[in-house]
Amino acid sequence: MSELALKQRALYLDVAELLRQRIYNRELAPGSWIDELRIAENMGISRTPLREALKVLASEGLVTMKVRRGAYVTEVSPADLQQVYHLLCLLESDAAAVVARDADLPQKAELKALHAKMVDSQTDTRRFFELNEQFHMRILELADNRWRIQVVNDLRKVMKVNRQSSLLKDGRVAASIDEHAAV
Amino acid sequence: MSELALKQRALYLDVAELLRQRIYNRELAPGSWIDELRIAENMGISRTPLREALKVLASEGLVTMKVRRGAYVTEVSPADLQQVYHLLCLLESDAAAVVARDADLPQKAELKALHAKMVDSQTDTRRFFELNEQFHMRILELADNRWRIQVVNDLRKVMKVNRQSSLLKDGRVAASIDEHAAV
DNA sequence: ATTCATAATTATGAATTCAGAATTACATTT
DNA sequence: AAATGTAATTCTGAATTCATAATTATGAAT
Repeated sequence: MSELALKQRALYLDVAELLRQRIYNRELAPGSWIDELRIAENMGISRTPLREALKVLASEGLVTMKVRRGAYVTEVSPADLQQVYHLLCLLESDAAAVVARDADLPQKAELKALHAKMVDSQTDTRRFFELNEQFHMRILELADNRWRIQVVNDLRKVMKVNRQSSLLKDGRVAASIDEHAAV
Repeated sequence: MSELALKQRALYLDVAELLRQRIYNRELAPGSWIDELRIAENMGISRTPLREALKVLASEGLVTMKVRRGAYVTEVSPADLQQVYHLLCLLESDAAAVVARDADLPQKAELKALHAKMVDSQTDTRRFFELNEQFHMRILELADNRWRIQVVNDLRKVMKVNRQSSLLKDGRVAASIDEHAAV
């Protein structure tokens, strides 16, 4: 039964997601070498889908391929994080501006409602970040630019690697509210 | 001899570049299915590096993978082009602003020189675009954000697929000169 | 004649095998 | 004992093989 469970995704995509998680929680440390044989055996698969997954992650910037030397978890310096953050701000601010210009009234109302819920739950950090995430994603969707969504998602993946630097995100809260004022 | 030519890049990267060219000049038409067997044989390689190359192109947005159905050349609508162009403007404008703020005098002088050469060769379209390309790339480098460079390069690849829409670029000329004024 | 079912073919996705490069271990020489 | 050169091992990158999903073709039944 469970064997026949409909797998709509290709194996290498699932593998990529697993690797992402392992990178996020430092199971695979930044700078460390990725042992293909070990991981493939560990996951009970062959090297082929694993290597395909690694190429996906490489294009996202999470791992770095060295010729004839294999894959390494990308080291992300504080300066790098700053750069990524800069781009995220730029892209999301622009998205907000686009929405402010183009969205219709029901959509704006929807955003206002979301924002109100965020303000309400400022004490509950867990819930707040959840809503914040939702808010940002909704703006991206409304800005209706699939390329931007793709780029932002990739950049976010890099940011996620260093969650402890979420202090950056704190400053973002005020900005996010300001941007919303533009709507 | 030529066999022993030092190949510093992996095969799949070369294959990816070849496929890019074929997509650029419509040898592989947008929306068309990519026959792995045919192309692998055509190139005299096995399917393995070809499939790895396809995954690289997929992450760049040039091809789209469908489950159990293979790879297709991504169809890029005029609306898509508009979206990509919007992002390119946003990212490059910001890069120019960063350079205007952070670059030192010699670097700014270098840009001024480049720009002067561009103005001089406005009649020679061929030469002009060459310099323009160089000018933009230099700004990106000076803005010193490897993630932006990566993103811009990927987006440019998508733009290249539809060269005939270069009319968009014409409007860009004036803007590029305006931005330079900020320096 | 048209439609539905089943068989045959074809192509994808994954596993396995193979070749060669790079690192490591070892030995010999100074 | 140190250093250099060579052999052995290990791991990557690519080719080949294999299994299965999907499509196409063929045939039977209404």
